[in-house]
Amino acid sequence: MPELPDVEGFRRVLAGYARRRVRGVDVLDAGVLRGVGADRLDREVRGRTLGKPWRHGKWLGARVGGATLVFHFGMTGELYEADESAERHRHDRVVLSFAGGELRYRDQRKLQGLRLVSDVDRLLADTGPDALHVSRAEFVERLGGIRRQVKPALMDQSVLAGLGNLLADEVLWRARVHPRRPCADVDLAQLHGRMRTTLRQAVATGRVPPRTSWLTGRRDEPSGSCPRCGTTLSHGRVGGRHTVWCPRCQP
DNA sequence: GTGAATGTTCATTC
DNA sequence: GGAATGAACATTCA
Repeated sequence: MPELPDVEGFRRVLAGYARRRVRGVDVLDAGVLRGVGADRLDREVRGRTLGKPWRHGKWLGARVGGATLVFHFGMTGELYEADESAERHRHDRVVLSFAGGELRYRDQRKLQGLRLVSDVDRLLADTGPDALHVSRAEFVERLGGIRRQVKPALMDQSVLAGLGNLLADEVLWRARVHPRRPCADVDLAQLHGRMRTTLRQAVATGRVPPRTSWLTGRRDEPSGSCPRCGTTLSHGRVGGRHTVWCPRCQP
């Protein structure tokens, strides 16, 4: 699930708890903790107030005391709000409780997890600009300078932070660009515009809408058709990832 | 049993 | 050094 729009949705959930005191830290599965143990996490977070959360690409963080609590959601993570009386889910891994509610970090596959870092800049040192906020000029400069296929470049978090597999396909479909085309052969200014539009719409929904007017809504159909021209969509592997495109719209 | 899955990182090879 | 590929991580599902 989590790409930039999803994480933006999680940021809003977390923002609902900004400036509130963490009453308890419940680590149900320490397997999601990165670089911090359950004991230190509890010691440094419990009793402290959560700062205003920020999002950069697929990273989400909030200041707690002298450190920053950082979430990454991998392929299956989510952050949701629940009443403490509501039954916990099998994949809830860490729970932060507050007066009158709790935040649950749920993640089936545990590919990523929670960190408590003192230096956010160091954590994000190799991460590119956020895809939602990057200027056209910087976008063109960063992608124009590499000799790669456009889809893997868009998904490379050190080039641009926030796009995942589904969004990359969606953006390229809207821009009518074949995912294997080299960056050098792409109208990057136009691609930037399509990316912005796609992201703004998805962020407004809190995720990529599974509507059939989006490529994303058709990608799982065995022989889905292009929402624009009706041509049967092509499936293949680009940059090691399952990729869907319209052979007619995206030459 | 097998393969693949919305992500990241590391190793390997060209 | 850049770029592409494959494996690994852990778990579930078709």
